[in-house]
Amino acid sequence: MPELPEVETVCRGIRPHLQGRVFTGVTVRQPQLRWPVPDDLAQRLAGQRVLAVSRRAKYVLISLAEGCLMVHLGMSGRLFFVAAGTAVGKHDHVDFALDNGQLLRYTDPRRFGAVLWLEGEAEAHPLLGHLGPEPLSADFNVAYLLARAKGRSVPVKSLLMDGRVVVGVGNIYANEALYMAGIRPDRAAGKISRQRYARLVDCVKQVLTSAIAQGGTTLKDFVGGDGRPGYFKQELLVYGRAGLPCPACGSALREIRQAQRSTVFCARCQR
DNA sequence: ACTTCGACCTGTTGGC
DNA sequence: TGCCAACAGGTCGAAG
Repeated sequence: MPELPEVETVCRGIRPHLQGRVFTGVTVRQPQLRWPVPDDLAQRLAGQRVLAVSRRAKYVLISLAEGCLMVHLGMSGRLFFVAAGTAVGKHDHVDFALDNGQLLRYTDPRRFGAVLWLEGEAEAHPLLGHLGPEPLSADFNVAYLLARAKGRSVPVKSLLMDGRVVVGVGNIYANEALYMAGIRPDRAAGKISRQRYARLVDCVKQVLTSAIAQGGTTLKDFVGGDGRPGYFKQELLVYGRAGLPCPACGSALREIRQAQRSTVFCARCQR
């Protein structure tokens, strides 16, 4: 469900309802997520006011005076508000009670996500420390990407999806950005020119910015923090369109598998 | 240091 | 209609 635009959409959706609120309690029904939910989470959170809601890579960070709540949505996670007393579904693993009677609910059928507690500086956490730059920041630029690609034999798509290189770019937007940039996803990262990387950097920024503006991509059931779906699906050029005509040249889009993920591209437009 | 691959889970879809 | 394999938005960590 979530790549960067979807996580950003969730952040923007929940922020206005969360900022300034005080956590009054936590109910953990299923602590076995990607990592166990800390068993002292309730004590850590109770009585603390939310100072800020932000995002780093695909993590939602909810900052309090003492520490920080960190949530990852994995493949199928959702974070949204319900009124206290709302019926509990099979995959509603964690509820965070607030001082206004609302619950911030974490749901995740596949349980690839995580609910973690950070002490002190977020960037110092092992899960965040090794991460590359944000794709929409100035730190993600041609010179940087070229340097990271130098000498690498991995397919450029894998490079783009490697969080140590740049965060937030998942399978959908990697496919889209490479198509927009006219680069074959299976080309070795180290053998792509500076000029073409300049184009790729622009395309990554463009596709993410545009997807955020549309509220993300809803494939199945993604909804933002405000409960609305994302409208970027209608703008997808290649993802999910294998066998259909290339929007530019009309030849059938091809599908291959790279690192167990589906890759769709136009063999004519992407070189 | 770099690359590949299995692992973690459940739900949905498509083929026979 | 049923069954089973394959696949789905992520990413860590082990093995080569």
